[in-house]
Amino acid sequence: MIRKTHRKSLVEQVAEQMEQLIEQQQWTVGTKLPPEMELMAEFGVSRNTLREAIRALVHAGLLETKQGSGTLVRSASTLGSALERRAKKSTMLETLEVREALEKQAAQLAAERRTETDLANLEACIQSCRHASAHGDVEQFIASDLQFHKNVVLASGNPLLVDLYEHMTGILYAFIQDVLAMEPCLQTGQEVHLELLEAIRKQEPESAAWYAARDMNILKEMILDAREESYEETNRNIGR
Amino acid sequence: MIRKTHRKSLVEQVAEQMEQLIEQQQWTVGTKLPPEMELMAEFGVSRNTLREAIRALVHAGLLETKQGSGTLVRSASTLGSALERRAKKSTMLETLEVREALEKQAAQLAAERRTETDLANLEACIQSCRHASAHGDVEQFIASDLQFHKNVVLASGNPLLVDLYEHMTGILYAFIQDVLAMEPCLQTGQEVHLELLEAIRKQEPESAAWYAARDMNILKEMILDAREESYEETNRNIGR
DNA sequence: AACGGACCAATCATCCTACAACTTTCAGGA
DNA sequence: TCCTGAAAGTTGTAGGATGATTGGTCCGTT
Repeated sequence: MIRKTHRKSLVEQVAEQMEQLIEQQQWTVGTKLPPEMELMAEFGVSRNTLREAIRALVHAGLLETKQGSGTLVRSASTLGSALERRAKKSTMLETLEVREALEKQAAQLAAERRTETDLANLEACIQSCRHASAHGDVEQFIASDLQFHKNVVLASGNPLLVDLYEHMTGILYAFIQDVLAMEPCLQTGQEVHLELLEAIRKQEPESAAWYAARDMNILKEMILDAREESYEETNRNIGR
Repeated sequence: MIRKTHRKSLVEQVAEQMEQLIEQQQWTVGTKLPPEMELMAEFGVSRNTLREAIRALVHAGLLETKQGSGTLVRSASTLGSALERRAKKSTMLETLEVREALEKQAAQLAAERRTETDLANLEACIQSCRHASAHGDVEQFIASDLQFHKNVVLASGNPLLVDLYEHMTGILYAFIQDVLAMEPCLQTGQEVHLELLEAIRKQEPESAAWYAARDMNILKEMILDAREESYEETNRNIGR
């Protein structure tokens, strides 16, 4: 068969190879890449070509370069920075509503497909939440709370949903962290979590979605209460 | 105030400027960019720097270069190609479930916030659907059907949701197109659309979400029925 | 006049060299 | 020991040269 043309440019080929190395964990997050000279030899391309490939991945959020120091892997997925860039142009409420969409769907699917392992993981998170709450360990509480929600989404068995949810949560993390430190959520949130777990255990999708929505609304109200100052701050940060 | 360092490299600055030009529609989709020599002069950077910036945007899906011809604007948003790249690694069912998540949430929000204009638009789409269905105009029917769903999401008043929904729909478009051409959906789909519109008109969020889910499930079943052959084809396309 | 082919100019793709700016390392002196 | 500063390593930017592809022009043939 005759190949009409090299459909892909050299730069794209190199970028693709590097993306695969990252995806396949051969270059894990935090890894420092070999210097440009070595990569040139390894890929058999000139410095310009290699640099254009690297720059493409830097812009996509996969790599990070520091002059004089080197290049390192920043993230294993492109979605993160793309979503981040888009979310910065939106209000926090809009971002929260998208996260709510994902979480409700995830809860519903989790109720349909959850395994015994999923249930055990969720239970463990609730226990951890309760323990942290009783000891007033805010940091541990937040971690366990986030882990609970993540496990719900994981139980949905949809990796794409997991990815999107994780990134949306990451974007909102700074705010969530501040808000979750407040007192009341330590109580009400827990009860809803229990109800949600029960709905998932009993495989009642509608009910699970409802409790997920309930939990999100509690969080949404809290965040919106503290929105004024945080929102200003965000805008300032975005401004420059 | 003292500027510590040039936080951003020249390449990033140029890329950012070009992104703004695209975002602000000064460079609209399809526009041919000036040749590299002119851009070099305009931005005041060397050829390498400019090319690295261009390459970053090409990789992000915003630009497209053709040797010997020139560079043109391919898309106004980065999200599209990032989502596309991620979705290609997932099954169609997973993608459908994400789209379902967005659509249900959109229907719910639309029921809360819809304006009279939104209702009029939705009504017009349904009329158009009915007309096309009566005349057996499949192409027109599909267009109107997609437009109806898009208007539902638009009525949610959440631009981020709209963007994500649009891109997910775009990814699924090829399949949707094939499936919608089937007979039965011309009937059942219409009824559900009417019910959904009524729920939105009466501002009943839960009901609206339910009908949106119902509509998605009809589509989902149809697609999954025709999945075997389409799925194989997809894998072949993805393969190379 | 219409068609086809060779030529030519514009444009991007790749490569090369050189130097600047920044970081890290480490040897040498206080 | 601690500090300093020189040197090596690494990425950032610049400029030039050549190859490959495209699109159009012009000319000759039918």
